[in-house]
Amino acid sequence: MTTKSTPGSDTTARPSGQADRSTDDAAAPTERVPLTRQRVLATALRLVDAEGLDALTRRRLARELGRDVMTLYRYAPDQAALLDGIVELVLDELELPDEGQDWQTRLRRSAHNFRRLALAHPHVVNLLLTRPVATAFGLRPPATLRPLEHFLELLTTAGFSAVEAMRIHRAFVGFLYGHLLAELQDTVVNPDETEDLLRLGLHQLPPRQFPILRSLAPDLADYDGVRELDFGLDLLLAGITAIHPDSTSEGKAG
Amino acid sequence: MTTKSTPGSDTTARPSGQADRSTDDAAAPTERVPLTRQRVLATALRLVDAEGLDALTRRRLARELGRDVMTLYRYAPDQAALLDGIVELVLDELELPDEGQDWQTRLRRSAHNFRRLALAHPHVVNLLLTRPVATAFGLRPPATLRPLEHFLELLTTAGFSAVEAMRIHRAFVGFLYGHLLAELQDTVVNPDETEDLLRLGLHQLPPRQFPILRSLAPDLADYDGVRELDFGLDLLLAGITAIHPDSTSEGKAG
DNA sequence: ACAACGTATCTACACTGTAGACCTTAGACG
DNA sequence: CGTCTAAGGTCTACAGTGTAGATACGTTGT
Repeated sequence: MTTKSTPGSDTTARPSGQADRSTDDAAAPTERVPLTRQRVLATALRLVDAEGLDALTRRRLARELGRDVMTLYRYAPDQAALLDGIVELVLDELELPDEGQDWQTRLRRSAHNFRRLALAHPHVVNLLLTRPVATAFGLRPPATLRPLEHFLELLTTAGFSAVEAMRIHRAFVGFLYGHLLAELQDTVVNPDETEDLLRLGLHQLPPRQFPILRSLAPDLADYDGVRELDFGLDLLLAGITAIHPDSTSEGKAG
Repeated sequence: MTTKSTPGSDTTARPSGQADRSTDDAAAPTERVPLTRQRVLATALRLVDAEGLDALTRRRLARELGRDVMTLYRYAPDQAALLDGIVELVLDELELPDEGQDWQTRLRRSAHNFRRLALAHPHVVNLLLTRPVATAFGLRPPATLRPLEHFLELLTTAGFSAVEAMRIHRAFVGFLYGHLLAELQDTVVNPDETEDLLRLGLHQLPPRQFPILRSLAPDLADYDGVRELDFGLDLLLAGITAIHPDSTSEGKAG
């Protein structure tokens, strides 16, 4: 082996008789849809949802689509584009809360919508949080930015300035991300164990150094995502309401 | 260093590691430091800090240490362990605010400390946020949990219940993470441009769909991380203070 | 001296993303 | 009808990845 391939040397006519699939079956066009970008990304998303991020390799994705590996490069010029496409696709699913309610409940619903979406695609969450960091606003696909603009509009309509709205958005989304990271965390170590401390593996922590964390075992055991999210939202909304233009009667401490 | 295919030709001639200018201690080849786990991780961290996460490959890391690739497996049995080790190392640098002040300013300092640490290792932030998700509390290295326990102690000492403290921690850390993701984001697209809209690339967004975001160009341009962080902390602390045991009948703004 | 043992290295392998050349097909145009 | 063009699809090849298994090395205990 190890023949160094001199460029452009051997030109062997290759019959390519590999017929693993009946190509002459032109009467059945069901499998021969022209493979659009949407379809590639949708399949990638399905794959990630089903088997995790590591399962998303180009060869695997190509097999899933019944096409050659290199075909995919037409629809996602490199790996980053593929990941960004998945993010785009998922964010497109996000339903924005409709109008007709006060801004606090709209923010609440917004958060819960996002949470539900994230839980529906847990393996994509890491992408959702980290991919946009590498891309400036102006270069992101508009579908990715629609939730942001919606948020800004919601708050400015409520009376906040655009700058305030942007800052609130950062705090809001930040909290949301953090909540999801916490919620998606694997906490259970020994599922069969009945004692909370043992089930969560907290017994391995030195009692002297982690008394409080260990004492929280029962509370960590009956974690309720919705309740936790609402608690955090209470905090944030209280803070936001405090600087709301309509609450000027109370005065703002410097 | 040209890659060759013929196996076993010019090996065995390497009595001491090639003095390839190891960064830490570039001196006599007799220096046979036994290559502890600390040193491996420290080198990995330095590598990531200098060239980003993608530069961290085992071969590269081995070269950096002047050792064989397989040696590293003794100190980090697989890639995940290597990444977790880096997280551990970075979190070990985090200085926890000392006592002697009210809990609000301690929380504030805590956040700023973390921010400073993250900015010192921007390429590790993604790891910092996402790695722990895969590991249950009980299985994490204690160094990773010390900040958490410290936080819990801080808040319980301030009068909160342990459960409240845990929830506040989630909201707090969540916001902090989100803030960092926002701050580390690449915003500038055309550094030479003088007009904010163009420099941030926001001109590429359809004006009809993104009026507010586009109008924020000047504000996004003079982003100040400390100021932004403090704004978010204001929000959160206002909310937290509102549920503080001592503020039972007093009300929050005053 | 010998054996034992932790450490370090070599070789090999399966798998990854991707470049570049090649083939196939559909339509445009004479 | 035949030919041209271009986009879509495929093949082969290659450099680079993490890692298993066997092998060499260096120190130490007896």
